[in-house]
Amino acid sequence: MALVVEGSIRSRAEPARRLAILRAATEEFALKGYAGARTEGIARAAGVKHTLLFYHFKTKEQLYHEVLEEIFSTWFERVSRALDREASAQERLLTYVNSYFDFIAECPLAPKLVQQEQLRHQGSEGSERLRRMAEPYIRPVQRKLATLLKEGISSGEFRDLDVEHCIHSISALVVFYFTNNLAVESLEGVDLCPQRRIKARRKAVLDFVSKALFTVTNGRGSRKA
Amino acid sequence: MALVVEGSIRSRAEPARRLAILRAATEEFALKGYAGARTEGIARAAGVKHTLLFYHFKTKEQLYHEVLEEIFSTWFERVSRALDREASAQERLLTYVNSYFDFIAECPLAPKLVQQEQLRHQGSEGSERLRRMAEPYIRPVQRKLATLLKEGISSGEFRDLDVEHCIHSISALVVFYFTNNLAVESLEGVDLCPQRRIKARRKAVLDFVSKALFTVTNGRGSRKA
DNA sequence: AATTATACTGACTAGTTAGTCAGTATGCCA
DNA sequence: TGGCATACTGACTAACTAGTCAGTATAATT
Repeated sequence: MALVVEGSIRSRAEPARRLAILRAATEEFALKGYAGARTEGIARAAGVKHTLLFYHFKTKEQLYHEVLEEIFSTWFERVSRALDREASAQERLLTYVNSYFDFIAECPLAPKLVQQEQLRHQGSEGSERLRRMAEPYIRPVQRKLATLLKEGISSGEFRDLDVEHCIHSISALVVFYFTNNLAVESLEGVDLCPQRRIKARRKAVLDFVSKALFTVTNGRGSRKA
Repeated sequence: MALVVEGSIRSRAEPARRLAILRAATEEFALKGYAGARTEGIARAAGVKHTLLFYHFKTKEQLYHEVLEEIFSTWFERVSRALDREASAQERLLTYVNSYFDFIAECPLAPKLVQQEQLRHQGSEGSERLRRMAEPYIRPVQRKLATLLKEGISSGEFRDLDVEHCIHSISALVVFYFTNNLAVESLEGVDLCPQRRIKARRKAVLDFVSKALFTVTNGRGSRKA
């Protein structure tokens, strides 16, 4: 029927411009939100004609969906790899936090986009879009993490704390810094080199989590392998 | 000149409908973001005619500004009071976290709105609107907190950690839970009574912060006076 | 050489949305 | 009684914006 239906099963190689649109859309949506994003703006940024968007992606909504899908699947792949390793609970947790942090630091647009979507999702309606991300991506990671934490607690590596809230807290520490540019700028000034900032933030997060969670800190919390 | 200039110096009592519009606008902006919010929707929710918005608030932008202003000033007043108390660093910090948490839990629309604004603020332009909130509200609190943390560190009450990142981390732990409904719902289920959830979250935050920050935990971290 | 699928474009439009403006209703003070 | 400020409204509009559609260009397939 339609030329582009499912977004993954496509006959030939993806046209370069289709990809360019996806890139541009990621930025536009992340910076302005779904409602604030302009299809014209995306087209301009991608260097294509406006109507090409509707050729490749039937609607603005569909384009947005593919952007979200890409972000979640990349995130999922990366943090899952960390959680599935064979190692002690403490080591796996540190690897997880590092992977999560790496992903966010490399794609700072991702948390901005997801965060905006979460906020939009409030209210009675509830965005079906996000709920569709929860089942395949968010839930499995949450489950793995919960198991990991419980293991660590019963082995005595972790303090005995509320597992679910610990999961929220870890996400909070990793993500919040990257969505809160105003507070960050106003505290650290704009001049500080981003590379340096991010390194300091990683250290602070690992340190904070380690101290809050581990019964014994073996010094690897603050340093990356 | 204009009837409504500064938002605080006004000749008579505020007309009830003006307030109704402000309330409705807070919700609409928080749930849909600035771009997604509809002035018509706000009017309908407030039970007034559409054009009354432009009578009381010259533009959508101005209405938005007053909403933001109210949120920040309320927040500022409440957390400042906590930080200005006479008490040990540890006690003041716990009071601060509690006040901050109380504010967010009572007005969950506030973090949603501020968070969306922060995200919109990204990019080269930089929202002047938020920057105007930074000087009178955000900066002073950050400064007081920094002083407090330094005091606690030199008195030996707190571990020796990065003060600036600690400030970010505390905000993260307090706020993130309330802006991340999807992750929360998907982890805890929608059925759990909000009152119960919030209580559990407060406990988890105080516990996490205490363990990460304090050299000696005196048991008051998990319980509220 | 004809057919077909894919990539792409220009001109247009229907629906929305912030904002205007001229005017009405009401109460208050002189 | 007249004037003036405040609160409010109905009818309208300019600008924007997602999306349509008919058609062109190109390369591969038959």
